[in-house]
Amino acid sequence: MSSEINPPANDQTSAPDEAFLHECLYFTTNRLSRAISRIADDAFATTGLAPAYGYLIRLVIGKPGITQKELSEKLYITPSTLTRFIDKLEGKRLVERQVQGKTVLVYPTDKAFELEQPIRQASKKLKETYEAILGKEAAALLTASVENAGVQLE
Amino acid sequence: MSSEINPPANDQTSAPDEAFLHECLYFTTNRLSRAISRIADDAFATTGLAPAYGYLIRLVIGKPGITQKELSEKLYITPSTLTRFIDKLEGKRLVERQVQGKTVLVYPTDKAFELEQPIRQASKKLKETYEAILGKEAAALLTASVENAGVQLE
DNA sequence: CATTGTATTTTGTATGTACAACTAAAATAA
DNA sequence: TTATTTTAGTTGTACATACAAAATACAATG
Repeated sequence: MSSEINPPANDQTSAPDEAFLHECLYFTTNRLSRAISRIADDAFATTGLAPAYGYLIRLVIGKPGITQKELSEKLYITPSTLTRFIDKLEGKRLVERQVQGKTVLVYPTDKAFELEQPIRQASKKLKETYEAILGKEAAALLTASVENAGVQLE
Repeated sequence: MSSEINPPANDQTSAPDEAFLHECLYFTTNRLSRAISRIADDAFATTGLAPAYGYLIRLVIGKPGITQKELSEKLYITPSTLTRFIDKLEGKRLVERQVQGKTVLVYPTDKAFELEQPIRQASKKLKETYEAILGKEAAALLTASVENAGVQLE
């Protein structure tokens, strides 16, 4: 048992070195992602939808007949994931597919329009919740940095 | 550009308003999380492990006999998720469980020690990769903000 | 000591997500 | 026009992750 590389003196009582976790963007981002997802789930509970579906529906309402390709690009999820999402929303009669050659156009149903306001409400509540904790200013800054990093790393 | 709330005129040809996505911390964080996870997967490919397992092993090596509870707290994942992770690592003979009453102590195997350096190497490569894209300084700032937000939102 | 409560882990089940392989349609080249 | 390549979407499979409920063990107290 050689000890060539001796990490900072580790007296049994203190925690071992965990800096490598907190200095790692992969780790901290996933942690934040889980935390904010919990908050988002709560905020969207009233809509009966997971937050991701709420955003999808907003896009479909914003552009009825939008293709799945466009949706997957805007949401930054893969086409296969999008297929499953649309399957689910179709099952709930919230959207309809219209096959057009090799592409699929997605349309909102009346039921989707009924959900529009509740979804907006939930989005607002979500934002208010994290702004209350982080501060409005800080939240905006963080969101911009995270957005920017996402763009660059993609 | 003093733009408070002014939904840009929506002439049919341009994209519908998607600001709500890019201004939302939930959305941007999940997007970043997917992007950085892809990079991390690549960096860790040489180890034969997903990045999360690499970090887990580092913690176990840092404190042989660490309990599952401690691990789940340090990694911010739920106990049930941790159980599955340990199951998998045990299956690969990288850790061993030692039941101690109602708790479970986790120990690294020799095989785990052999992986220690490759894992460190992969972590390093991961960091270098995103630092090369974001800039060292910017990456550090972002990581700190994200870490901080994660702490506050938990 | 028996009961009742509490903490740790596991298991069943469900969801989000991806990749690879596949199908079908459209576009392009020969 | 036919053959080839590219594009859009789907399906099979796998993994990370969570929650709720069950199993287990320990602790406290009457």
